[in-house]
Amino acid sequence: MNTPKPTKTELAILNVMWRISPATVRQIHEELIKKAKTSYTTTLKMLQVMHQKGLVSRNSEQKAHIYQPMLSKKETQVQMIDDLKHRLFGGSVSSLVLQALGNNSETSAEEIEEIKALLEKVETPNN
Amino acid sequence: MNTPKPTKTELAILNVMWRISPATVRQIHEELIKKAKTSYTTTLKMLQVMHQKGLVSRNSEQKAHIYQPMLSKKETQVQMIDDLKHRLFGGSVSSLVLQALGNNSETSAEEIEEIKALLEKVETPNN
DNA sequence: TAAGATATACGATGTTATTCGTTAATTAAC
DNA sequence: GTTAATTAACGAATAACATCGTATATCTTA
Repeated sequence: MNTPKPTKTELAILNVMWRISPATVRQIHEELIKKAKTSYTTTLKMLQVMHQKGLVSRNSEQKAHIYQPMLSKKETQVQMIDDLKHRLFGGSVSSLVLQALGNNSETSAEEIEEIKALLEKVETPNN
Repeated sequence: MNTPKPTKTELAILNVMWRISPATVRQIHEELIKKAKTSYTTTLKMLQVMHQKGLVSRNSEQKAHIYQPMLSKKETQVQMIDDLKHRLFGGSVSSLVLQALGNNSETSAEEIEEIKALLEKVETPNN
């Protein structure tokens, strides 16, 4: 069974966890409320559900359980881009990339160079 | 009030509509069942909901109403990339693009050239 | 060790999404 | 014009998601 795609709220929690985990519910909650108003038990319940879904792991040795994401941020990014790619871009990466770059002027020169460098690698797949 | 982000099922319907609309519920449904099993009234209900949400427009002059997406495929692509960008990539386009291109070897040479060409334009924003 | 603080567990409730059957209206065919 | 077929409308059932209050267990400390 694969780990499911996180929902909107689950993703907000994961974003916190990728920064500060392993962490307790309390720690995660304190970070979370900086961005959105929510109650402690909601955060707790979400983490319990996420654990049940396999999105996070849990260490219950201490009274305050320690949670951690099952997938890294990078892995989740790959997973969700892949999902969007299939559902809206007919499975084409380049179509997605073109659309992402179009209508966008805030990309810095260094970032563009980075992308170009990566393109060279993709172009000559000698690995 | 902006048009909301389409849900999974709504997106499947929109994908059909971008190909064959303007179209009746019947026409959309016939296309839809080629990919997924669903009943006519479900498709109808979905379109009614989507109309109510402002995702599609409707012409009721004939008995069989004619539906059409409010946003083009391109506009929706931009919208959804933007959403993903903010929720998972800290708002950074290049981070998203780098992740999309990494771990990917199926991109064709022409597509890479296309992306490069676009990068040149982005690099020198003299328009 | 009793009181207070802090934690988990659990269930109720509300909301949104999805599916589909039934009914009523309109159109087409005979 | 009556019957068939086609359609829209509506509401109900189900599932997934999200929120939070209450109960209970555990730890701290005075």
